[in-house]
Amino acid sequence: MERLNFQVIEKKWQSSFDKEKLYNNKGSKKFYCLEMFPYPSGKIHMGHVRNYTIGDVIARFKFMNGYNVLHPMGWDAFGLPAENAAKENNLHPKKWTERNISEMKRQLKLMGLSIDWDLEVSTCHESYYKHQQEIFIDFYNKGLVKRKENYVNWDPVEQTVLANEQVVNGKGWRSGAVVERKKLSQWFFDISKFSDDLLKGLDELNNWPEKVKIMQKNWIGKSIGCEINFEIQGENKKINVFTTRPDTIFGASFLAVSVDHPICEKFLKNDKFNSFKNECLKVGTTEEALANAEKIGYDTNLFATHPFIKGKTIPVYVANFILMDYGTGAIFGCPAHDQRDLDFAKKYNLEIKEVVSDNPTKSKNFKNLSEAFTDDGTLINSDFLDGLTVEQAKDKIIKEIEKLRIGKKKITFRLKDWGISRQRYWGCPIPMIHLEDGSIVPVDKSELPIKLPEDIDLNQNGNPLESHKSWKNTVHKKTGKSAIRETDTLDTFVDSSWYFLRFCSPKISSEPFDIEKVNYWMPVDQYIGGIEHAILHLLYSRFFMRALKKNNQKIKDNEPFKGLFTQGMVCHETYKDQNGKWLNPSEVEKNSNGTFQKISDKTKVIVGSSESMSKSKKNVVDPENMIKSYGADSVRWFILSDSPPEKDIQWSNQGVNAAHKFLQKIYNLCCEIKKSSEKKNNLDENFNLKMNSYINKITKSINDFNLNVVVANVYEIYNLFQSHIAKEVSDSCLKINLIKLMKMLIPFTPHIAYECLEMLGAKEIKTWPKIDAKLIQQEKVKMAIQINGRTKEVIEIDRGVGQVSVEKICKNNAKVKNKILNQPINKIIFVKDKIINFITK
RNA sequence: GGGCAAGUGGCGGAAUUGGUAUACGCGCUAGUCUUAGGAACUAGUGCCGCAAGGCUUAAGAGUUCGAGUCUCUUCUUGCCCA
Repeated sequence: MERLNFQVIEKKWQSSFDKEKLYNNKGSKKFYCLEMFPYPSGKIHMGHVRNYTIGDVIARFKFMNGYNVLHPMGWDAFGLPAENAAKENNLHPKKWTERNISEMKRQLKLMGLSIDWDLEVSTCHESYYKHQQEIFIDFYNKGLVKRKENYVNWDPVEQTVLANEQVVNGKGWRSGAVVERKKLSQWFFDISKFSDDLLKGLDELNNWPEKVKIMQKNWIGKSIGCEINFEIQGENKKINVFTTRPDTIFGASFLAVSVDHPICEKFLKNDKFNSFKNECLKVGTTEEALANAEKIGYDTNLFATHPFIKGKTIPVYVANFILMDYGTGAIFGCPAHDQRDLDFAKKYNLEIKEVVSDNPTKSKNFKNLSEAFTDDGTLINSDFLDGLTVEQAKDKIIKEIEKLRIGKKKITFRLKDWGISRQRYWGCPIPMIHLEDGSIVPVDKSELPIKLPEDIDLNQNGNPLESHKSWKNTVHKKTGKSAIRETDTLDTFVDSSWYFLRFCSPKISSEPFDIEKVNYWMPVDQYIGGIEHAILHLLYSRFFMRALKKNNQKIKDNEPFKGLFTQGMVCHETYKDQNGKWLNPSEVEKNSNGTFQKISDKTKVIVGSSESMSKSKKNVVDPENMIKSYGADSVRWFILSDSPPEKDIQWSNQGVNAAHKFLQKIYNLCCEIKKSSEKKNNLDENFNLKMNSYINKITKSINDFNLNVVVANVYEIYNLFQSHIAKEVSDSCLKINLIKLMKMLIPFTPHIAYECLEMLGAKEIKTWPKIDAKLIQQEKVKMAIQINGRTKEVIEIDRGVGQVSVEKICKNNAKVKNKILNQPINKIIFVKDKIINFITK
């Protein structure tokens, strides 16, 4: 037995992968294979390994099938962790990021990926963000950029804006201070302009997981409703209310408006109102926070006239659960049929009138019920709407409202404008300047890139750009007047919204991308990444394509990603010691009795559930260590083998060890068959037939992303070789088929595959093994013989044998003949190549 | 609370989409071997039964010659939205 020296062969073949170009297949069909580029956090993790292994399988497979393949890689290099690391380690974000990139690039190369590193881009390089600033200015000129006031999470101790994920239980993650809402003037992309188009576009995306499309659909949240103007008594004012349930208008018992609603201006001098407003600001900005917060209101003592019930007036409240940026910032409350309204009405002792019922003969007393009735039903107590369904009533009341000219049908979207301002240093500077007269204008394109200054002090609170005087103070090129730079930087989601376009022509400096190249390579044929990006990143990228197209008519695609695949997470068991401290798997060993103990002091270890690998729970294994111990091919093989790629996978050392052992066996098989001597035989045909069938199965499985099934099939092929090796199959037959097997392994375990192909003297290794359709027809099929639907025997027959012949075979079959011949057969069900079923009943 | 998935041996999971349930791997059991290795090889491994045979895809019902797959009810778990 020859020992496989994976360290040697991996090194040997990796240097050739470095030079490998998959896009040298000019003239054939293109295939753009893209995996979500990583954030350079320091080291690669198993999630990357899984993502990039799956992508590499697809890229190599498509290349072998004759496609011209684009398979690039880059770095999502701006972002908050660099600033945090800078504070902790006193290392500049740029240095920290660059160091991480070179480390992670080295690690990725150890995996043997077929990446074309000539195309590498990094979003923190001037050569990248220069073009992003250009795009920003283009969008601005097209009216796709807005500036408006918006609430942010404000940490009063650090005097800084926090991202949503930095708010933990309503407190700043670092300072622990209670986070406040603060209004800031911010930049927005007008993504909501495209709401309907983004929604409609989903229908074309046939190669996207249904799950992701549904999530996007919900996120965009199209709802058909209606605006209604309510007259305010004693004031010459109206409140315009938005509702998705106009059918419940006869149950309206109050109006609720946002604290920012114009009607509130008159209360701004009122202490009681202001303290109420401050109460509202204490609640976070997320929908969840708003939903969980106690519903509170401020009674304005104003009254609105009910538009359909003569003489009825309803009170107007300011309520904390109404937001100015959804709908019109005002609603009418119908407590019986909306949970929030019911909670609110009970608290302030407001009327609760039932207007929709699932049982109109029996009225409900909602004062005693904790849940509002929000299902479909029949309208009651609603004048001309009585007896209608909710859907019918909506139609009718909207028509009525429009007829009376007191409102109109309105379609609204949940999707809000995309806030892109970040009060951060390590991001792409927004290329705008503030003039002394208060106007804000873009910088001249000739001044791009607006570079990030490097001499900054990160140890003070707030945004360092804010306090960098020489950077901040500038002049307006056109007028020569002094101006102040915008100190906000762009959300990093902007960086990742067009990187796939840059990859098509990463070196071009005159423009963000070469339109010819973009129109050749785009859309991305297969995009692969984590489900966590199902909404924002993918939606923003879809928006960008549309916005860019608006700016450049030559762009042909609307959708950036034709195919999407979302892989599952990598999980590992969790371990805690006696004191409840998390332990890394490397600190733990298995006892002879099956329990776990700490290696250092042999104390008992508590084994917890398997969860996705995370630093906080310490249940991570380091890919580089694994590659060092078992080899890149073994790690790749294992991560593809155990679970379907879209599901979570449980990392196990036993599993990767098994993968390693198998590859060793494959290697041995190649050594053995290379050496063996020639002998002639007649079982070759059968062997070829079986192998052909496997090639067919494996090809199909890869196209369907059933990569774990491919692994199982390869094990079966190995077993097939083992069972034939000593038998009467010729060596040349074995060798020809072994070469086919090793070619199929190239996408999965490239190093060992190439090594074995070289050893076997294979000449042509660039193309995927061909499937012989004729051989598939020649395969024998297994047919089940059933009696009353229960399988009694399985026979092997030629494909396409007719019913009469099969019946004859059954009547001669030792196992079933008595059962068939000794009782009356009422019916025979025959399905060609599958089953024959004798019914005796 | 709403929406969407999913539930198959001790474990990860197959099943050509209504036609042999448990492929393949891990683990386990017994044995062989000795370059004692992260071995390798052979046999076995859903449950009951000596066997013939019977039972089995979360639970229950239904459609069907035939259901893991389709329909309904219930339970459980996961994800997203609230």
